[in-house]
Amino acid sequence: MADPNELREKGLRLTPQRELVLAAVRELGHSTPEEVAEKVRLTHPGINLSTVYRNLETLENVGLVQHTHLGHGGATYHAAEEITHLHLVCGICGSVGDAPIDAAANFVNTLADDYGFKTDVSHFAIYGTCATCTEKL
Amino acid sequence: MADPNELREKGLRLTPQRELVLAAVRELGHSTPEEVAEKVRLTHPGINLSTVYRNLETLENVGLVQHTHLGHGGATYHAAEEITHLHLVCGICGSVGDAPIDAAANFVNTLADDYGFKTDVSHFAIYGTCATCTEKL
DNA sequence: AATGTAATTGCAAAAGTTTTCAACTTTAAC
DNA sequence: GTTAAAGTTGAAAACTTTTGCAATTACATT
Repeated sequence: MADPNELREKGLRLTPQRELVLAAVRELGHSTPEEVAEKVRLTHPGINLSTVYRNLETLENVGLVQHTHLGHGGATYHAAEEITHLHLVCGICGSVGDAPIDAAANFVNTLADDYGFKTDVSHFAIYGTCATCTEKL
Repeated sequence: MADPNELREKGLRLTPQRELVLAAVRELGHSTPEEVAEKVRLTHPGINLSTVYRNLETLENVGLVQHTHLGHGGATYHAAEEITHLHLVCGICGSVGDAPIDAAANFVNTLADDYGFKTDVSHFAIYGTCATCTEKL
């Protein structure tokens, strides 16, 4: 269960729905809005999907969750503290591999130093070909 | 008007709709699917929106266009230029800055060496905050 | 505890995107 | 030119996400 003070500190109202959404995102790791909704429904069966969407956005606005787009289509959400890895998306099989954020540290610093660009690592979905699909070629 | 040989070379059928979609993306720069559709309708009023979506995806699959997500919600599409630079997409103002591909060379090599992941640089849209928006904060 | 305000919710509708399917079209082979 | 195969389209349906609105609720003030 999410800590109520976290939400209050961010200036947010404490509603059971909101707490459950945050807790679900934290528990699920990467999750689509529908997956979050399913999780929340275990405790709060009547929650409306639009409430889930809205709370995901609200929580993102205050920095408690973040979303990424892996390939086409919808967003996936994860807890903001969990930015520990990059997303390596295989364009062939669709698998999503991990690489530690440190792997991009030099690159990110270069962009900041040379171009004044602050990289948002949470959006850092990298497309390519995974090791498995590379072997099959 | 898009060059027919480009599409043929990519193994795609030459349909007027497809050519118009590609030409529209190129002419508009960054554009939503709806904007592309409007542009195409000037020449081909009966085109179906699902055809636009599908062609955008098809063209992306063969590398002629790319999509990005600016913040929440829908994708915007732009023409894929020659791979001479990386795209630095600002999540605040939507501007797309450039950085030379070389800036990512070490990073890409790391991914290949350590994770067996071949990065597709043409999909390498990097999200963050540009220098101008950073100053305003 | 009562009151008032603003945030939040549920619900329905709207908007955006994807999928299905029959018909059509492009293209290659002859 | 004809035929056949496979790709593509339009239209409708399905799915996903967002928006509008009235009702409800959290919270601050008294």
